[in-house]
Amino acid sequence: MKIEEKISQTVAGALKELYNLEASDQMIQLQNTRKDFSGDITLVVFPFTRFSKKSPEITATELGEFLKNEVEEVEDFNVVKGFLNLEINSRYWIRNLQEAWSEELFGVTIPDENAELIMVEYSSPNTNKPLHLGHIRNNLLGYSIAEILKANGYQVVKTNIVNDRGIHICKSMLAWQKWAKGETPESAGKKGDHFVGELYVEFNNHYKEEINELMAKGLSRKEAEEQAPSIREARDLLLKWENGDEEVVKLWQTMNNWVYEGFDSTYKKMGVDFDKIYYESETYLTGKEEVIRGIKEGIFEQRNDGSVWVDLTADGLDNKLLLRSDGTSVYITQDIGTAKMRFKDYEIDKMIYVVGNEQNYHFQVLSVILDKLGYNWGKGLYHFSYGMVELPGGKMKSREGTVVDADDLIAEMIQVARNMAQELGKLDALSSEEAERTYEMIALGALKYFILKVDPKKNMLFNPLESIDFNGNTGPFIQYTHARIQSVLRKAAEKSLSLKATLPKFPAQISVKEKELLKRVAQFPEVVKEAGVNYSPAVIANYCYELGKEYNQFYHDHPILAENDDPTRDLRLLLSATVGKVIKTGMKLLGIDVPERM
RNA sequence: GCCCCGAUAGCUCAGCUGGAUAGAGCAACUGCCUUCUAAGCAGUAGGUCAUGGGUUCGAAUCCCGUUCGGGGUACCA
Repeated sequence: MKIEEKISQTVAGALKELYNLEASDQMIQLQNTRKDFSGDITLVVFPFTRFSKKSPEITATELGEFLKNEVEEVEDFNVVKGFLNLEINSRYWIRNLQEAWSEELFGVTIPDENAELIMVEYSSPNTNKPLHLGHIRNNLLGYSIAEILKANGYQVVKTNIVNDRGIHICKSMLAWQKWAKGETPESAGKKGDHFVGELYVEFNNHYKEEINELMAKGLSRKEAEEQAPSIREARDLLLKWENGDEEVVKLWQTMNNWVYEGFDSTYKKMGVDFDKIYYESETYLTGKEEVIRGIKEGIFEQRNDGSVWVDLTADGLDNKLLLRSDGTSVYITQDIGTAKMRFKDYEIDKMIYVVGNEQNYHFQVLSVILDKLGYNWGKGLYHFSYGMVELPGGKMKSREGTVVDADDLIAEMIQVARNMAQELGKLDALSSEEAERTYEMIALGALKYFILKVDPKKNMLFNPLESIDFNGNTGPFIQYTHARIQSVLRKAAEKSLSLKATLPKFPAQISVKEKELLKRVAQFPEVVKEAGVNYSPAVIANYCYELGKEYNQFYHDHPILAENDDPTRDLRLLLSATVGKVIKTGMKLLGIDVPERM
């Protein structure tokens, strides 16, 4: 049994015996003792003073005496105001450490076949432009949360819905037809997604000019946007696509494939992957069918102009368009179809959508609509709503060219990591491939940690002028700590200090600082659980930093491999190895690799 | 207009379901590479937790008002 539980139960017994109080779990508040006070676990006694009818100090002392007698691990206690600080004996913490080390997957629960199946949708790109920093946040969060859920014992299917259909890709197609002169990514020497993205920008530039010209002729902006030749031609393409025009469909396939090649390389670089990919072109018809079924069943309403609507005012929402008057589908139509297909393909217990908070309303609507269509899982869908990445000037806008391109950013970070490592002469001993691999690990570690350490729900700021740090509270700091630990373990092995052999010999007392570290390590399983419950990689990121920092602070000037110092040295060695293991596990849940040396 | 979210050090962020003196990193300044990796360690300085009320033994945390910022809001995705 965990010590907290044991204390909690004993306190409940004490309250009954001493003050005749049936205390609820809520009343018994245990917390880690603050660093500035001595003790390990603190009980807050204020809530009991009403019943003890004694001062907080006396109440705390009485409870302290009781615990000291009843719980063998409680060695001593002290009282500060209404806080009862309990000191837990070293043996308990050392036993904890030994367990942590001997458990193959400390803190991680492996899902069995009966575990709940959760589908996590993330990434979900449009195929008309390359990925930018906003997508990076999405991808990293999606991947990490999937890993965290797995570590909490769920089966997880990672999925991606590619928005490969619609007016946006037609715009790029039109630009290619008109201005590309038969160029391909290969002939242009460009990554496929960037190639297509540039065509999209080119379309928009022409489109903008046309709008200005028409407005100069006296049309309103809305009329001009509607009547510009470019947009008409793009719509025409969309119509041809929907009618299966052979040439158009072929071009569509070709251009999408260019983009996919580009995306794949970016995904690979980021280290994210998917178990199942859906394409909007394959799901939107299902969505339409569902909407039509909804009309027949009287859930939705078709207006005179042919558009289809759903009235959600009874659910506190508005009226929502489901099909345009020309019969084409909108965003939510596709989500309905995709949801249906997914639940047909997998026995999903829970569906999680990793999508930005600008779509909070959309997912409220989707949830209600799916419920109305008779899917009992509609109500239970979870929108993992994350904040936007902002630039100092405000939101990233592709139209204004203020996006931070994913590939550029990653390449730049690798370059910085390389320069820095070479300057420090860090990896001179490694082969150039190994060194290159390590630079990437460090660069990606910095980027991923930078993104994942902040609360997913909140907007975050990225300043392109101040490149992402490699010092301080960063991924590389944690990687560095891990690398140092590995170095210590290598040196220990050279001295034939085997970890297993040292297990039984431990000192009776350990230093306060080391106990802090032991306690921190023991906390790891709870941290993983908390991250799972709150869908927050940030919880793990911040934990890894705290752990690494405490380790560095203590062992920076306390030798681990001191001679003639057996029991203490063995403990330090075991503690180091365990900290290394926990860091590696934690970072893996963030999708961050840790190098053996750096 | 209506709905949702946010505001903590110069900057970027932590602060768990209310608990002890508000926590890191960056930037600035001071020390430390004959000691297991200096991507590090030790230290100095920096705060009216936007603001005004309320709840309570106790509020950065919960409730209400105000200001500022962000997002959404019926044929974009």
